[in-house]
Amino acid sequence: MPRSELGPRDRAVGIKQVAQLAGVSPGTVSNALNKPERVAPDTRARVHQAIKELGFVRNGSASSLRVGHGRAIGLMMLDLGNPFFTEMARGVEDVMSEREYAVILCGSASQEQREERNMRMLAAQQVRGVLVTPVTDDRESLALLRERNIPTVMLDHAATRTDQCSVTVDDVTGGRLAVSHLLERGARNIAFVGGPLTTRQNADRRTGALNALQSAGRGTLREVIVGEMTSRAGHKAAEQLLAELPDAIFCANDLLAMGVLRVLLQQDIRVPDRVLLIGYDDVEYTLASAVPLSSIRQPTYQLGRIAAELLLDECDHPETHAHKQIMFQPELVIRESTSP
Amino acid sequence: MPRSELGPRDRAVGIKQVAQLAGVSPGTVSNALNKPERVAPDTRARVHQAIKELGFVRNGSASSLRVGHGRAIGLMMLDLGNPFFTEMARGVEDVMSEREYAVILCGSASQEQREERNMRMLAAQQVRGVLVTPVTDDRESLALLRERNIPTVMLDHAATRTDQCSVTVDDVTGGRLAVSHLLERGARNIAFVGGPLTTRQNADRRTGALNALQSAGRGTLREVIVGEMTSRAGHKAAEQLLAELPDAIFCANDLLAMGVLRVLLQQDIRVPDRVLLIGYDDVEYTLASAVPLSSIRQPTYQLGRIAAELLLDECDHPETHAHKQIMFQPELVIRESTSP
DNA sequence: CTGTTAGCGCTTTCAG
DNA sequence: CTGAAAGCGCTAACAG
Repeated sequence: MPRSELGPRDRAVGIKQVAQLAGVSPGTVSNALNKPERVAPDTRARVHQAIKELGFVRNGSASSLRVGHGRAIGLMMLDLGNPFFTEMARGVEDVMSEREYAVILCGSASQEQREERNMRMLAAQQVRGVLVTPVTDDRESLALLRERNIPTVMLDHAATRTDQCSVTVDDVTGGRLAVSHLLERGARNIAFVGGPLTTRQNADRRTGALNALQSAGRGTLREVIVGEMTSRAGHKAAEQLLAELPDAIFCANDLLAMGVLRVLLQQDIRVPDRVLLIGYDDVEYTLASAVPLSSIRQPTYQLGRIAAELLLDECDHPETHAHKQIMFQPELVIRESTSP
Repeated sequence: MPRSELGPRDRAVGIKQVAQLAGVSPGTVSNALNKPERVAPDTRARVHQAIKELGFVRNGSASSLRVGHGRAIGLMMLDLGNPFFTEMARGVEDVMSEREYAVILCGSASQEQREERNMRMLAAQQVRGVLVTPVTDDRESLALLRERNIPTVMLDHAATRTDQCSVTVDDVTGGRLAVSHLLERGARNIAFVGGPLTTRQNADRRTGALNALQSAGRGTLREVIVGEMTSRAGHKAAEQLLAELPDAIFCANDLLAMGVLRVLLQQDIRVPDRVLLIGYDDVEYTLASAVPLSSIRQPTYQLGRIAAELLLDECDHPETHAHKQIMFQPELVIRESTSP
């Protein structure tokens, strides 16, 4: 039996069946598909007619086996539950879908182990390239891809090497913008609530915060580091802050800030009157929050789109492709939570 | 040249190289990988040693070509920007990642055309199975998969056929719960704000709303149908409602509700004093909204997990697998937006 | 328990 | 511009 328990259709339709119906050879069908310009217009038409008639869909595995890679790219992100990342994913999916590429979604949950396992899986899938927000800096898991000549572009992370593309946002500046703003509004005892500093985003935003204090020559930073960047973690962080309330709180993302805000309001601590609060990412859902949240805005969707385009450029034009390290500047968005 | 511009490693490492190093035949390596019980423990150990030493990663395309399908599943959702769907996606990804399956992410943006294009793409990728929230009812695009014997489970959609699994939540009941609650709170002129009724979720929630009115024997439903289920669309809908304000507004999801809430507050229309407001999905981010939102809760993450498990069961045990149509019951969550 | 071997469907020279 | 044929790396029969 060719395949176990196949349905009515006894032989799957392949390029061969198409060729037969169109009265050409299999090679010509392949050419009509992949290099249409090398096939006479009327032959091409006959082929496409046959394809439609038979409902032929190309077997990607066979193609991939032959050419060494398939029409799929990997997208590895830190946290699938975070709207920042899912918004980036939307950007990626939109351009990949236009170009008929499949997107293989992977979440590392910020664990190097999961990241590496996923990378191995992507390699096994013969992906054409990978978009990755790495858990830590240039890791072994990236070497795995490099060895196999799989193009990689960093997403929301600046490449330390010049042999690859990256698209990111200046988080140090973002942190500085946030804390400078708090200082201008008169805050002195400032708290920083963030995730693990091993994650570049957190580390940079904190650095920016410290820079702001230093150049202002005043203010102190109390740090509360939590395990995740969720509103639940924001809750916990806020509870720690209640004992000795700061003037202002800078959260490394909006989810944390929303968790913090909730606790403050429950405790009848007025924002911004008693405490200033600012988040990061400017995700859409915070617009209707109890106190509209000041935040640091990033071109999130665009990040995904541009990274995807860079990757495809590298794949399609390996010769002419020039690696780019793109860094966007973030933007301060002032709302009620810091406007006394 | 075997591959264009390959790096230092001249020949990629395949099962053959592993076999040579381990001193066994390629077939044995394959068995050690796929049917470990049929290989003597010490041989298996030698094979794994060789695999590690060479950094071998199986070529999934070759495997897929041989067996007829690869280790990937397709996940097709209506809207990648909606936290409800991304939360489901998290559930799916978590179980697939455990089982070493790749997840190919597709967004149909509620367009049948995109859905069909993506289905063709998934078929070309030789996916093992597909999880899909269909745009409309049993569509041609699903036939495409059935013809090819690709197992499919419906996500957030009840299967109309008994030859497939589905995991969904009773949206009619959800709609009824919401509107019954509004009626109990004294509302009579109720507005329904929802997306296109061609989408089952919207249609069902509306039906539930009408049911509630009917069985209560009082109240009227004004309908505002918008194109998308985003907070932006909620804005627009609210503006339409301002002319003649209802007692209560039932939104077909929380994003819409947040958009509506924003407009109401800007207009100094008190919620819940002047207007009651209830959403749907109970997404996490609404917790810190200006007025905490009553909503209809669904086991979103679990939906994804369970659907994924059903699909894998069907793939791994086609003989013993029994198709299940699972329907969860939603739950009313009362918060401030409906608690005068 | 292990080795041998045919071939999955496609792309790509190379001839014509 | 089109046809013929080799072979990508792996798995599954089958033989030993």
